[in-house]
Amino acid sequence: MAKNYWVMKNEPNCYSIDDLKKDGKTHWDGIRNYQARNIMRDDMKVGDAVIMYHSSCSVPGAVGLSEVVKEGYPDFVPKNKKGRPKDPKHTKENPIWYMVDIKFKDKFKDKVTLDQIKFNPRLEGMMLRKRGVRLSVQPVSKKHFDEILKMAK
DNA sequence: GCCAACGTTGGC
DNA sequence: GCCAACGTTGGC
Repeated sequence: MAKNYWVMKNEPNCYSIDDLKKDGKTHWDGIRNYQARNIMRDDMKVGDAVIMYHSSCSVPGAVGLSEVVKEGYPDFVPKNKKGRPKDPKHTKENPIWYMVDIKFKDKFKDKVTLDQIKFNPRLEGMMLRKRGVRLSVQPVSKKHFDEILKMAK
């Protein structure tokens, strides 16, 4: 039983819900934002439910569900997808960046688009609706989580 | 591809 | 510790 609910954003041409479905499970590496790091390191627990969200594509929106299967641990994936330069301050002795493992749960038959999310008054206050929010791992309330699931049907 | 909004960096 | 400059994100 999940205790916490999250939204994880990424770019589908980088790693889409279909990739996750194919792989079954993955480590969410390459996050280089302190707030997102803190969430992954401190707050995400095994069994937490995650809404997968696609951004920077023709129709942004929530596309599926996953579940946390491993809690935060240092991100030492040799090179991340975008091939960013290594952070020299990120060492084995003092890791800065963390990741979690998630497993595929479900792919929505119909994507819940950002338009729908913005239009639904019951999703008032959801972070995805706010302008300029760049946090790639976001907390979401159970109420909003359930509402998204309802919309996905 | 543009650009607004945000996070990070670095000079002072 | 302020804040301008810079880089990145993400909707359009």
